Amino acid sequence: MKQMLPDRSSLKNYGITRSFKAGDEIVSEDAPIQSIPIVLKGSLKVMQSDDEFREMVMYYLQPGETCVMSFLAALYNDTSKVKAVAEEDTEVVFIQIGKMRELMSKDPKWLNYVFQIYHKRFEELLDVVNAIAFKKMDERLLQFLKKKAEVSGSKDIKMTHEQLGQELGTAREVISRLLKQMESEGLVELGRNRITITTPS
Amino acid sequence: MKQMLPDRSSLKNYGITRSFKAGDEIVSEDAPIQSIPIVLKGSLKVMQSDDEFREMVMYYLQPGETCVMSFLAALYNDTSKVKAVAEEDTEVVFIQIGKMRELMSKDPKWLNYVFQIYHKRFEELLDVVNAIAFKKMDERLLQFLKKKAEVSGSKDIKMTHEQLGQELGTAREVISRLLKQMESEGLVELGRNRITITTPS
DNA sequence: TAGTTAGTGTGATAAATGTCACTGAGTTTG
DNA sequence: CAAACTCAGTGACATTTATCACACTAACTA
Repeated sequence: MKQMLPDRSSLKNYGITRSFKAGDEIVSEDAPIQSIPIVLKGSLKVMQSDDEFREMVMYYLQPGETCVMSFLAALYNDTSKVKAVAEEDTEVVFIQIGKMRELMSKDPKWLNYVFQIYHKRFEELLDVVNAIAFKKMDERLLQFLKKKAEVSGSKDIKMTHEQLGQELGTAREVISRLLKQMESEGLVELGRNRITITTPS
Repeated sequence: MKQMLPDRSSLKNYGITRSFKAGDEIVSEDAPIQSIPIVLKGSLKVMQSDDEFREMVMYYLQPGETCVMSFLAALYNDTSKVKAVAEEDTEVVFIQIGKMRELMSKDPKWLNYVFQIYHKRFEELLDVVNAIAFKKMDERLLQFLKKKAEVSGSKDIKMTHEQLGQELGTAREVISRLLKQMESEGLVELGRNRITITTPS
């Protein structure tokens, strides 16, 4: 089930397009929301953070996808409960919530699109809950790496242990140790700033 | 923001009403879904379970609320990823997904209702993630007890430590110990099958 | 190329939670 | 009322993850 965003080519006409560099913050926590971001190019990661420093990634947004949290927050004049950061250089179109309402009521395709995104996000959130509730770090890490590899289309993952720790909500040392163990089990190959998945699958 | 389900009184006309006893399973994991449950009386808890035995409560459904997971699953001919169990004696009306589509397209109030429920559920799910990701058991337990007390309108909570463990995804012994500690701190008072919150707030 | 820095490896130890084993107290039931 | 059962309390110990400390090395930079 691919996103069937209606007339994606004309998307830019509905709102303001902005570009972001890798690492830029697109939506901040507790920020009031009036416009819905839809990713055109690149990707975003949406995360929740601790009161202190720790963070936890909820899901990623690919081109054609929108952030349901923003959508709901805008619909009810609420603030964002999450933070969105550009993973890579990213282009985003912001559509006013009013415009969005209009599009949805006029064109059932838009409504359908929104529901589809909801569906996807809910499932991902459930997966996250499942993972942090029931799985141990080693399994979560492996799962994360595989997913990352799948999304990027490469078995080489260019991330530091520190970054991995952030994504999974744990400390760097934990990641280092687990990776070392995975290496000794032949699951991965390690390099500076690089992890290569060697599993046949 | 209260649920503004349109004409709740005539809800029964749109589907089949069924009654459940406390503990009955209303939606099973991996079951295909064609009808959306809306709670009329009583309450449900929606949870996700481990491959083995452990469970984790996602949220509760009060009268007038529907299960978004079921809704999405039905919309996309998917199976339920969660389990719903009656907390108390409960009455539920099941509305066929086709009927639901019809209602939503005819009456914007229905659409609005669905979005509201989404909003609420998403926020609750985020809270769950936040709790299990960043909080320790003692805090989660206290939070749970307070919420439970608030919902039921009584400072007396009639649950066993075993049940609490299930809800929070941990072992009975852990709950027992934490409760004992909370008792010694004067936060609660313990009895068989009963926990009384003594905090002034 | 020498020095600096970011990233990694690893031991020691603490804290939180999970698991096992068993005791005893309160409730229910024959 | 006695037996059976459910629930709670608790010690002992294992496991997982967090934290601190520090050594080491690849990569960058002056």
